[in-house]
Amino acid sequence: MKPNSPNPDFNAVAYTFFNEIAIIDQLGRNRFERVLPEGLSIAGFSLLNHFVRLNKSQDTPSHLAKAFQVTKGAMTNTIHRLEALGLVTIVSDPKDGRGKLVSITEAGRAARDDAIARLAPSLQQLERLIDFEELKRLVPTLMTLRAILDENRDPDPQP
Amino acid sequence: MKPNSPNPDFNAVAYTFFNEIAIIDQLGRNRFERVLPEGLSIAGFSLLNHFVRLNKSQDTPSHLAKAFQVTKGAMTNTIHRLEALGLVTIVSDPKDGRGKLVSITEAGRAARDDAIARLAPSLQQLERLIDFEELKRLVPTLMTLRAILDENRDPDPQP
DNA sequence: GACATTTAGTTTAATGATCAACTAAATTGG
DNA sequence: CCAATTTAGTTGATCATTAAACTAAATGTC
Repeated sequence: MKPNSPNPDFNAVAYTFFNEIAIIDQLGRNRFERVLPEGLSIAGFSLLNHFVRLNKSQDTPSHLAKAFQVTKGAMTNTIHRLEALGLVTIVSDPKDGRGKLVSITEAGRAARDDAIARLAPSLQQLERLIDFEELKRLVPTLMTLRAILDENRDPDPQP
Repeated sequence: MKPNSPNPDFNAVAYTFFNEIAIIDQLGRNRFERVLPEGLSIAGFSLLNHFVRLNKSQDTPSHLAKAFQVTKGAMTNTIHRLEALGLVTIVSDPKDGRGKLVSITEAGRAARDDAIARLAPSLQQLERLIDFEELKRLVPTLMTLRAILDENRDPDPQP
């Protein structure tokens, strides 16, 4: 009797599931990256998009790092690259000597809009190829799953 | 009138979909990575697992690169790391002066088995948390989607 | 109010990947 | 049969990321 032996069926399905997820992620990333304007990464675009979607004008690097579930180091890199491109500004927080405040610039908004425009043909192609209803049905399940995985990762990433 | 303007609903769903996929991929990877034995990456494990699952004793780097949809450079790196760990051997193909043949070693099989054993507790936790039937239902749809994305990426990656 | 702890951000080294340039060998077609 | 092309693999530059060490500022405690 094997106590706690994992169910081989579950394991096989989980393996296949994560495998498919990994491939879809890679293909999706790739599709997106190749239409993004020169110098703008997915991380950079996501940051710009975050400002626009949430209608925020300012945010701190540490809050952004948490929002994107990325280390502070990664966020430092992302925002400094965007700053070099003139797409965000970084100023010291007058209220907190340790802190910085990141803001999107007009050029940043334009770059974000441009990126979305460039993405359109790729999305239109997908729309033709994919059953929209099926895609829509997938989303809530994925969200549930994501939430479970999110709540149950063992230790925290670089706390 | 905007000709070819993408359906905003589709766009929103697609955006959410790829976002969830990206997060699940990251969480899954993370979960896996942290139990893998020191020095063994997911790429390395996948390679070892490939040999065992398909019951292959030899394979060429270029075939492996295609199988994992990774560039030749990435595969060179992966197999050289595994070789340094003694988990695979690399020999010249006697039939083709350009080619190499990669084989898994006994240590490689052991490392693969060890990795799977280390993964077990994490999988058991998931099994407790996730509705197996729901996960199972997801897989075929994801596979279909993956196939569509796969067939329709524009140019080939580094042909 | 001084000292310890926490928090914000940066920096550095390492990883795993891409892309592009390169070498060498095999194949193809006049 | 030889030149041109294709294929196999390596290398080097760059990127986005993590982890860990570090600095500086704020907060908490006694």
